[in-house]
Amino acid sequence: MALMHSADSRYSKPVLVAVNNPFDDEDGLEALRAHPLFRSLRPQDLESLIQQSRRLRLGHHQLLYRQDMPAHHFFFVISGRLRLYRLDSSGIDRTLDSIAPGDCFAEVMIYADPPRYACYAEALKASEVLMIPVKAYRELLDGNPEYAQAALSHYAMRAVSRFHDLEIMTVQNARDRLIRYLIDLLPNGTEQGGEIELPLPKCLVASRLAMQPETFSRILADLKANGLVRVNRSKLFISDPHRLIEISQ
Amino acid sequence: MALMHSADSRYSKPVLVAVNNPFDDEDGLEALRAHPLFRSLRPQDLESLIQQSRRLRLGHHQLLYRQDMPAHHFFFVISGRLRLYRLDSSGIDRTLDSIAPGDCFAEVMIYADPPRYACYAEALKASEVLMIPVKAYRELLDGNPEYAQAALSHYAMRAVSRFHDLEIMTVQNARDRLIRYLIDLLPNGTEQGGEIELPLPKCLVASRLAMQPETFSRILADLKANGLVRVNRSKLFISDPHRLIEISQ
DNA sequence: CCCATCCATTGAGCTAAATCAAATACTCCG
DNA sequence: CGGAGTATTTGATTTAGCTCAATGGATGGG
Repeated sequence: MALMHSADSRYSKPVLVAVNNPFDDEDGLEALRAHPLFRSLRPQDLESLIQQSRRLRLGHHQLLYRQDMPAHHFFFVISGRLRLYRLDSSGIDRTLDSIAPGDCFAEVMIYADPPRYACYAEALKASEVLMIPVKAYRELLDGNPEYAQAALSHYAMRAVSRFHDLEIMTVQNARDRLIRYLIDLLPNGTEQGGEIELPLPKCLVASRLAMQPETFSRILADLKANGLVRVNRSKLFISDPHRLIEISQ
Repeated sequence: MALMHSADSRYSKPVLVAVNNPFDDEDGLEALRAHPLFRSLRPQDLESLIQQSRRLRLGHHQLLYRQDMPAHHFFFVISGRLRLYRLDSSGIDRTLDSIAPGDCFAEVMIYADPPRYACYAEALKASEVLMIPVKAYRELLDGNPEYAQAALSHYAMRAVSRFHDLEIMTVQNARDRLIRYLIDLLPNGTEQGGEIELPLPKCLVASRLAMQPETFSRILADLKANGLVRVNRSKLFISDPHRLIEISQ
């Protein structure tokens, strides 16, 4: 489904809105300290980085940045949820990723040249993000080579993860792509079943998997009818992942 | 098209075959020195890394490594061409990337834990690769933090590039995916036309783009009939990229 | 240089998925 | 709490792309 952004009033809001500068409160910063890009920083370096950053409050459906905009910041999600997407010339909206609290995004911009955002980012619901100047993090790394290790490991993992996303997308039929996507959401891999929560509304999962919302709905209904998943809103229960995989040939 | 690997004799050859240890000859090592992962290394460090590496000669269609194999090495392509692919349980072969001389691959394994290859790698024709111990490169970086900069930049670029690949795959119809793929192969972007060479045989480009070889062939024939591309074997000439993009809506 | 094998193309038919349409069900907001 | 605007589901129809099949073309190994 194409969302007609240019005609949609919510997208004409200013891109960056509510700003809270002080960092007195601690919620969400626990997670920041735990993130691979930050956890090995000495407390005073982390403090300095935070001082140079700003906390943004984003409303439901609010746009954070636009594709091709110069990228001077990257982001850490404190709360809420965002998605990354692209628009093509005909206005078709293609979802590429969803971002949860505790994740960083656009962090590859730290080493991009020229630094321009590769996609749009919008809040899927009310969210808070930390807006970190690319320059500040980069200077920290340049001045403290011992920090590089963690960043390298993070970037390598990111590359692997994108490679894996690509792998799913080379699956040629919609049903099998969806099944692989669901399996990947299972916390324990295929070892045992479990409940998973779709990280995006169903119509955006469909977009992420290059299919129509109707197709997504029909496939899920079919899996449900065959007792392979139980569905409750955006929560799915998969009792037997191995059977799902067999079904997908 | 599914290649039935398990029944195909060429895949039962030993995985690693011809080995040349000495590095007297200089061909291909120019390119190694130019690669982002190596060009900032001091000569003696590069020399030491090469000493710990081995040069492999791979025959046409020879397998270099298998998916899930423990990954103790990463690779630099001296000559020839390789592809990365995955096999699923039903034996369907899905091409994920092609690798040209001067490129590195499986280099994310340097920071993977546990290090296991995420896919198969095979030579598309007679090729030579440098097999570099992950441990050796990692020790070099750990001991020389000033080297991290280049590696970080390389990994960030790799992540961006995979993200871009993913973006193409979220395009929902085969024709437009193919057009986007071709546009990306143009050396000067969309600014002007030019000749491009498919980095893979047509049937594998098809696999990479999640379509059947027949579909690929028909789409290309149609683009040709409309004067949008001229085709000569694996070489394509695109005179007007903008018109191609318009066609893809 | 020749042959076997794989690759590419084309045709015919079929099926999965897109499209169009319409009826609920949610959700957020006032 | 109620209503507007989305999101989701389901049905009917169309179509893009898959499958099967057969032929000609390239190529690399002997």
